[in-house]
Amino acid sequence: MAKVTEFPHPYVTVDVLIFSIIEDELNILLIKRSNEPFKGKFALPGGFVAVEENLDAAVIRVIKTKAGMAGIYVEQLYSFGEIKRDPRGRVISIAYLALVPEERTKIVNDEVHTIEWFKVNKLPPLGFDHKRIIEAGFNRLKSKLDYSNIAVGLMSQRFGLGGLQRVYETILGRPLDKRNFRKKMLSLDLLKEVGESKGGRHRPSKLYSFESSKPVFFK
Amino acid sequence: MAKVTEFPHPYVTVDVLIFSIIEDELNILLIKRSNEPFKGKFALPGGFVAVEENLDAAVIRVIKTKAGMAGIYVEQLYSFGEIKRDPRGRVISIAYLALVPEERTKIVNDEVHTIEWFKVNKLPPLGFDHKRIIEAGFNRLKSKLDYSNIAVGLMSQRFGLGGLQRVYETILGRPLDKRNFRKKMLSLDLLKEVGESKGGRHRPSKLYSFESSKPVFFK
DNA sequence: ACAAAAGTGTTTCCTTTACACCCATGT
DNA sequence: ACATGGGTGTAAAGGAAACACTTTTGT
Repeated sequence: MAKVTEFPHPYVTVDVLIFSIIEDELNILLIKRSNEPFKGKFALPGGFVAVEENLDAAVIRVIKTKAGMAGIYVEQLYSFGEIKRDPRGRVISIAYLALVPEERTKIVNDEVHTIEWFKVNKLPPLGFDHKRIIEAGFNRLKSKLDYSNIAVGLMSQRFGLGGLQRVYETILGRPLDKRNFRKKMLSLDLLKEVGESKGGRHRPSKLYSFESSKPVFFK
Repeated sequence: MAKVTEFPHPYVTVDVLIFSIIEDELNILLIKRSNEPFKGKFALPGGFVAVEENLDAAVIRVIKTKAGMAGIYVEQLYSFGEIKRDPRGRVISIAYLALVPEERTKIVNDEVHTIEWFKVNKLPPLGFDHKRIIEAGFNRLKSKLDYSNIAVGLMSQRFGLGGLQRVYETILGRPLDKRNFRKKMLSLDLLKEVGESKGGRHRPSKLYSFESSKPVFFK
């Protein structure tokens, strides 16, 4: 098969928005840039896509090598391709949205990379067009809460309805009615009971897990 | 600013799904490939993204040069990046969904390009992974009908409610109740009256146009 | 006993659905 | 006159929203 005749063409990166709820606030994982451009500023973890690497594989690699995480929820967000979005040259970024439960948010920094969680409402100065990309991801997350079980990705394997409601309230930025929330969640038949919490400060709660860890669309 | 040190990297194309309703059927515009790979098969109109070309500009260029159209509704669909999706080498495709009103679906074929409308339910053999991409676009179109005014892109500037309902029914593949459809549409305050149809075979209908030609999300 | 989160039902409202007949026009 | 699509209202059902008190536990 005839190969493409070589000609100059854009580079492609994947950039990953890793969100988590930490202490009842929505956070995103950013990495401090140790090189120009935007040296010293924070940016999304990302990497160039290699010729022999699937997009999905590139995302998994970035999440592993830059954030030290694996096995988390990932979906494609959008592709950004303005000519001048990267001062180094023409770089098209395919952005992905990823979610990690709070219990897996510990980060280990070495001397090379500095990664840090930031509250989405208090972002530091960001390189590239990453502020805009984060806004797009935040909007996607908010709207998918309404019609899907995307929150799966933010919950540990067993959780109580109170904790699930706090996740919803944190992302949506408004309080929800407890009885209606429970009624809705239980009526969807997505949760199964898996025991009781122990050793909390208060009345123990029933614990649930999602029937399917894959995304489900409702209504 | 330091440029990217050159290294082999994927090519990027934009591929465009141009949909229209023609004679009460949903159609998509395909182009017969005159070169290998997949010579003689049909495929989506597409083109490589140049280094000095915004993604949006590339899409507009493809729609203009391959389909002879301009000024139509376009939105980004999804990016496809399997290693082996293009036999010529590593090519990442950023797919776009475009809509054109029936009145602007006339195509002019020259000797170089053969383009043709196909009913979405009767597609010819397709090259690449374009069958899968078309399915993704069709699903996007169906679901956006429910919660947005994406149908704007398929209507001429002035249209009757009957015609609008036929567009909805064609895409959704099921009949809708006339009274409920009208009630819903008019209650959204997206339409403004712009006169009456003349010279039809039957009772003249009120004509409407969309208040905003930009997409609106409802609910 | 009290502080804190868990748990539980009913009513109201609004949106969605189902459904049938007359009207205006061209032939 | 008839065939064809345009145009209209109301009732029933279902889902969403509002709302307050009791229970269980640890301290």
